[in-house]
Amino acid sequence: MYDELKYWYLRDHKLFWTLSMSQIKQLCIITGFKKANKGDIIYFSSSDLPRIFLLKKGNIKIVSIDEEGNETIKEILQKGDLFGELSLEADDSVNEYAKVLTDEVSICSFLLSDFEDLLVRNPTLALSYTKFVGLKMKRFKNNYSNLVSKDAKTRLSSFLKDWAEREGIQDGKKYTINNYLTQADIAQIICTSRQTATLLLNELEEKNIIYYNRKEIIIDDIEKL
Amino acid sequence: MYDELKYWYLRDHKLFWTLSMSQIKQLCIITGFKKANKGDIIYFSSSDLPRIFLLKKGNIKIVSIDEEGNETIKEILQKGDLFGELSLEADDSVNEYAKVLTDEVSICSFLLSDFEDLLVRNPTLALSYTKFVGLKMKRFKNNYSNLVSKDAKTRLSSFLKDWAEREGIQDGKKYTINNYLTQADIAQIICTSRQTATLLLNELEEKNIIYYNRKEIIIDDIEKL
DNA sequence: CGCCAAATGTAAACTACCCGACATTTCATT
DNA sequence: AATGAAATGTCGGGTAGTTTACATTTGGCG
Repeated sequence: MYDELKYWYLRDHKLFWTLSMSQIKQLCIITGFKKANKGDIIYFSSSDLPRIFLLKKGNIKIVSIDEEGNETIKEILQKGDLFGELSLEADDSVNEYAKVLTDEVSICSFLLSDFEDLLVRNPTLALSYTKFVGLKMKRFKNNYSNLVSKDAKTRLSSFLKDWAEREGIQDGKKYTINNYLTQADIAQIICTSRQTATLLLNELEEKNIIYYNRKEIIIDDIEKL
Repeated sequence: MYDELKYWYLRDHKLFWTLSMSQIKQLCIITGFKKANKGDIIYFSSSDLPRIFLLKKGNIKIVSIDEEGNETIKEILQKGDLFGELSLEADDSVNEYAKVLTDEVSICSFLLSDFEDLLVRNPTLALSYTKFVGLKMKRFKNNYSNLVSKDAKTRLSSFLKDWAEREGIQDGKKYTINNYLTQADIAQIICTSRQTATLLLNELEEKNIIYYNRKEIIIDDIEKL
């Protein structure tokens, strides 16, 4: 039924370019498929069997909760991103879930064990996958240093730049971002309070550097950020 | 000459357990070997050819410098740890170097390209390596959340606990750590100023929770931390 | 031993940011 | 159009932590 669909979903992901059709089919057989709507919560960390998920459409945020109940946004994911047990090791100690940010998302998933089998049988894929995980780590390290050495204003600017470059529609130096985040979300991402984020966003707007509303964010000249 | 030595150095690392003797020899042929002393700086990010390093003895810190000249300690490494281009991708954008903390360290290294060859030929090793990188990422994520939601005092306590458990000599609830870090180092690790670190350390000492001097740190009861 | 640089200790001024408390706006739903 | 909940805006008080600035201690080394 959906097999053809799933096939293409995996097929067009960079990571799987090296795989033959039959190898992808092998993974596809065990692929789960799921749709969800804005606001839905997808639990994955303590799910029955450890899985790897692939976000095919839409945006989600990965949120974790610590012992004291503090919510932290770990990542914002877009189309094509992988999440779940990326380190290939089930881990109960982290309490994470995904929350849907856009109107409609579609997600497919496969069992960790099946993915491992595939990796063992495809060394080139294994290598690409390792590089992929390594890249993710680098991005984390980078955020980390930003948090340490930059103030909230600078972190907001880098975040907006980053977001624009990853997802915005470019027109010269002008970028238009489809805004699916609330100011509270942005605040959590740049690790500050909601109030400070509001303040800084309005400040940027007063200086005519950005134009902000709930639907979109327009950056007139990205170099001014 | 050193071949036998190098062989064992790799052989006793968990990561290489799955390799046959001949496979290790293959990697060993191209292994570099190096000794260095306290205070020495080892550049590796922009070295001629990208390499992976294995710290065989002693401790080093990985430090990075950003555009403004801010130094940040990225990691403290102990015996057995790997560093260098772990993500298997050369990257000029990061400006990192290693600084030797203990009296004497020994390091061996091999070329990234040779390591990649080995990974492609040994899928099981590739899988272990991916898990290893994944684990490292998890540790980073964890530090990150600590930084976001905990205050300096708590971060110091977690750091000391962690350090004691990794390297300390245990005697019931008592731990003795060989202290090769200055208070300035500790401050950077827990992301605070040198003065605050001093203050907090002395506070812990006044409460008889730790005993601190330049040579060692003694934690009477790790549960009290 | 005596010198010097690095490490540690201490204090006061300052500040970016958090937190609580509210008002206002926006939007979906009936 | 009315209602309520979520999102946004705004203000001030409180504070953890930085910064500057200097004193004191320690240990390595000629």
